[in-house]
Amino acid sequence: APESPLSSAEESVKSQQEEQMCRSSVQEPSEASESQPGTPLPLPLPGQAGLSIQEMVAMSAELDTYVITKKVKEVLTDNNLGQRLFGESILGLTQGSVSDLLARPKPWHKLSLKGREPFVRMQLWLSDPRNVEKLMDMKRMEKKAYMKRRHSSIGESHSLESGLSAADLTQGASPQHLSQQPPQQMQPQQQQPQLKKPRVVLAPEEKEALKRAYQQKPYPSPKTIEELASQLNLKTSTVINWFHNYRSRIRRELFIEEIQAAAGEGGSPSARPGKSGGEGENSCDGTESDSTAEGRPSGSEERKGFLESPGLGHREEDGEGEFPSASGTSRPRGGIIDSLFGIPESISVTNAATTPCRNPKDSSLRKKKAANLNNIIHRLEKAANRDEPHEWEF
DNA sequence: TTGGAGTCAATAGG
DNA sequence: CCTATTGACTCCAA
Repeated sequence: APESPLSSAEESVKSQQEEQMCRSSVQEPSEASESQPGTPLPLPLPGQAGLSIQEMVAMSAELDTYVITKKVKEVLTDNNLGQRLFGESILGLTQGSVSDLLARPKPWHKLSLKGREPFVRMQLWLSDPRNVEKLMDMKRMEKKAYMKRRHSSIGESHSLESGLSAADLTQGASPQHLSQQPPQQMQPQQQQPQLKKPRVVLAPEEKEALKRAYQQKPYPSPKTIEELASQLNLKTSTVINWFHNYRSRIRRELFIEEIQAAAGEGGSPSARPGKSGGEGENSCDGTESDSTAEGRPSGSEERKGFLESPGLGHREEDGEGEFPSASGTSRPRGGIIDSLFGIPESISVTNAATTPCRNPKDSSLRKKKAANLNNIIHRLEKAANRDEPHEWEF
């Protein structure tokens, strides 16, 4: 008995009823997003004990998000299937989200119930023997629809067709391209003229400045934010958003490092794609420099990480055996569930995908703590009713 | 209110 | 076309 188990990151599986996600945004005619409260997307398994994904997510065993995304990327590229199609029809997410998810999956134990959903869907999809076939069919259908649409609009063409209307496919029949009315109506200024929000694009220098500010103070006070905003000539909300996003993305980078480190030591050494070298990298954005994002408490670092993440120690190139859906033959409907809930099914090449056992300790706990230290400090300061904290030596 | 988690969706490159 | 990046938004919990 090497270690005393337990200490797993307990996930309070509280009852989180399905929440209606009534997006205020205009349902763009992008595609059938016919979401129903219960099951937004057509689950791969029609009659699977009538479990909603939410339920499946709740009961799902720990999944190896890294292995899953790797496999998904492989299958998609091997078959020339795009993220958009996959995302919209399988995950119910947009292309950008899929790209992000596939490129930087957060470790399972750090995901919220909601965040796990896409991974459960991916796992389910991978387990479907006809997944590729089905997606390709959809692709064909889309193309067909596109051709038809194009054909009919060419008619005589009054010159440019521009149209590019995306509407169609599954006819939603609720053509309201009205550019919603933003809740903002404060000053009686303009309001009708195409609220097109230009989408702020921060200049490299601005990002630089913000990053510098971040290093000094990851959690700037409202006052500081105001100052930054005026100095950089940005809206306060933009600065606020930037900090939210930056913190969040930095955090995610740490997760990635964590995973790679674990993978590297846990099993077969194989630095994954991209960077890994060992040090922080500039990521999150093109501009280099800095790199010590998240600055200070970095010091202590002693990853004695014996195998961290359960199953990620091995890669398997293959490109063949579709997926290790347990017991290929027997049990027509047990396999998938089993593979998801990691019930029996022991070995299996990619046991990573199932891993009933809770791995002892989450070694990189230190990193996590370091990453959140700022947050704690912030709260402490707040509690102490102090504002500009300045330096806190440790 | 504030911050985190997830996403969306515009947009920059291929 | 496709994918990656990233400012802004929605939800939620503390």
